[in-house]
Amino acid sequence: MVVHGARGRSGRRPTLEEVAARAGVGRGTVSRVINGSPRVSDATRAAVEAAVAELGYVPNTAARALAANRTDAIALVVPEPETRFFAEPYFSDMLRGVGAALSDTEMQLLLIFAGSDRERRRLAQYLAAHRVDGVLLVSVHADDPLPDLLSQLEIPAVISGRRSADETLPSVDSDNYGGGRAAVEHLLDRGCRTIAHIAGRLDVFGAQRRVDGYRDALRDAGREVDEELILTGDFTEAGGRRAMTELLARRPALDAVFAGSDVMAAGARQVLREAGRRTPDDVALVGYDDSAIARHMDPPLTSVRQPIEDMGRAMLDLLLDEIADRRPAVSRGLDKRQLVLPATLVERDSS
Amino acid sequence: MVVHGARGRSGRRPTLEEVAARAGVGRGTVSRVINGSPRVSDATRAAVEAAVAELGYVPNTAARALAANRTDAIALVVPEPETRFFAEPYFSDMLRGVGAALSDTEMQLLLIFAGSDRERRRLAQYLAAHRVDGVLLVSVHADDPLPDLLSQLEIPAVISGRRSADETLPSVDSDNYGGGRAAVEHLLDRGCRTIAHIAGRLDVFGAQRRVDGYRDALRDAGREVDEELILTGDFTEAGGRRAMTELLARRPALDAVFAGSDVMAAGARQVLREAGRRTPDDVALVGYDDSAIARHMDPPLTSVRQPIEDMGRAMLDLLLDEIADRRPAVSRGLDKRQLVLPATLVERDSS
DNA sequence: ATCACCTGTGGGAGCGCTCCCACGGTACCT
DNA sequence: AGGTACCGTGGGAGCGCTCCCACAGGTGAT
Repeated sequence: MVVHGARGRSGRRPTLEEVAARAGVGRGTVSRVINGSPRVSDATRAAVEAAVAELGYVPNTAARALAANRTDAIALVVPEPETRFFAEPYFSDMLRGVGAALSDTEMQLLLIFAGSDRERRRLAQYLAAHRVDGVLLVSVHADDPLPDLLSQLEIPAVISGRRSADETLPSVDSDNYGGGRAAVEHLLDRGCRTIAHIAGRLDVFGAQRRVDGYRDALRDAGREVDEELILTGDFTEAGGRRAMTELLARRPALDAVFAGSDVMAAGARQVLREAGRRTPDDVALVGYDDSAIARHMDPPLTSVRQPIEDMGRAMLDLLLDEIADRRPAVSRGLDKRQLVLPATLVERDSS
Repeated sequence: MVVHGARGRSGRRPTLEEVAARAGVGRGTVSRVINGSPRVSDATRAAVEAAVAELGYVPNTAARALAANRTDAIALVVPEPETRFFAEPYFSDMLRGVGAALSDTEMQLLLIFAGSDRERRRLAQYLAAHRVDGVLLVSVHADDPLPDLLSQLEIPAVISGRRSADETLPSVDSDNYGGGRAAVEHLLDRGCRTIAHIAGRLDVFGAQRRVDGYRDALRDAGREVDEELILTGDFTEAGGRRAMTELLARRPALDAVFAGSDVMAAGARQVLREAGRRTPDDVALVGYDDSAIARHMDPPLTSVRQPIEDMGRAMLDLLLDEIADRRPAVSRGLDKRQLVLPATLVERDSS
């Protein structure tokens, strides 16, 4: 929290040139020291470092950006309105992961919302101006034009989740298929016989995969898949209520529900309570996301946890790789540019 | 969402010079058009704009920053850990206000957390590098060194709330004194006779002012101020519980509580319920902040509302003024650099 | 001794803009 | 007619870096 050097009121900031003069070396040498090049003798390095400290030298980022054609900044782009950003723990967890990984770096993180059309235009302008070296894209829908824009501008990008099985962009996803399986296998273990599924929006690839996991878990256990037991909500509480109401009408004897998100599970829970069904005794319930909602439900909700913070970290790592690789125009193969992290079941009292 | 111009795969971005050549004018003229200078003939302006569109020209921010010695970016600095940022609606409201006001501008907003020592060092480095033209400082404690650092670096800054009655930095505050008065006057109107106050941390100037408002409202109504009825929490739920417990022990007959924050009110409410006191019948309750908590309490909490979004807007306006004024080294008087916005009581069922 | 080849260093060129001075032209005065 | 004022315009200088080439001096092989 201390400003180094005796600069004080002077106003003007020292330049590389001045540091060089003070250390009795050339401009290039100071630059090498500042950037940690190994091609500097120890004695010279020490002299330069002393001069830097004495003058309180701080590199001018604008000059560096201009000369080196990079900004040392990346953006976390949230194609959602701010309200959702604050409402859903997904984003804050992601931000925390990215932020943590970033603090080992000289990189700067920008948070950009692109919920409205207006914001999206601003973002497009921003990207066209190449004000960031790379972009982290969270929560992308299948038909979002943003990824195309990014590749058109040749800006490195990593997305969270995949848009489809053959995602082209580097991505970090969690194992939605495995998570879906785990939820259903758990319910089967508990002895449940009629397990329904409230799926999320099927234009979200992850939601599809959870359904796949649900189906395969049942099949592998020798059960038949009853398509009447699969309904889609839209990831909202109201959607969960609607689906649950319909399910009770279709199959009054069901004894378990796997919901594709905690929020939908909360909606389902309300309907179940109103219908006089106890949880877990009459109907066991499992959610997805392991959000704060799950912990605060009554009874606390069993839920599938995605390692969101880790995903954030992984995304940043991938992006930094992309940025580094793009410099000498190397185009590596697709090896490990698609990461899938495991999802794990967190057992609570609702099942 | 469309990239203008026929650039496509070319890679290199067009420069001012190229636009000038295409438009058949000089570099200076293009610069004037881009920056909206009035000293350009209409015909020339049209020609330049056409060339800009054809080439898909976007100014290089780094070059501009270097030449003009400004960044066109400001920072919203939150001297708190991220968790608090997401937990308290205060910050998101503030961000929304600032963001809204900013979208009329070419300025870019950066969100910077400075909760840990490490983050603070990073921030200091960041500011020393003058990577922003100005700083919005929210939630500053009385002894925070950040404001001093900012003035030492001669970076324009505006803070939310004041550190003391004679705040030197430009600031935007809400009328905490008036808010406190309004809360107490409301309780007096309701016929309450023994009104307690759970104050926030007294090193926060606003919390002090709320106490002042509490005192004066009672005095002006001809009541005596019973110092035993004033306790401090620390703005937390636990603090609210503690204070309420102590208050019940000291003055079992109290019939109203004015809490300096909704969170503390929530803590107090729990203790009251456990003690078998009904709200509002036995003990009326008023909070402060009008946060989501207030709306979701049972019964919904009467609370004092601060126009946080407006405060955010006002802060940005002040800051932009500061930045503009600093350019020709003008040092205006202190007129209207300290803004105080009104606080209003929102009546609900707890009182 | 000659040559090739390192390592450490200095400094020119250039990144793309803004700032500002200078210039020609027109308009209006005396 | 000459003078003065201003407008619109062109382009040089310079912002503070990075990149890279050149070069001195050392080292080891021939």
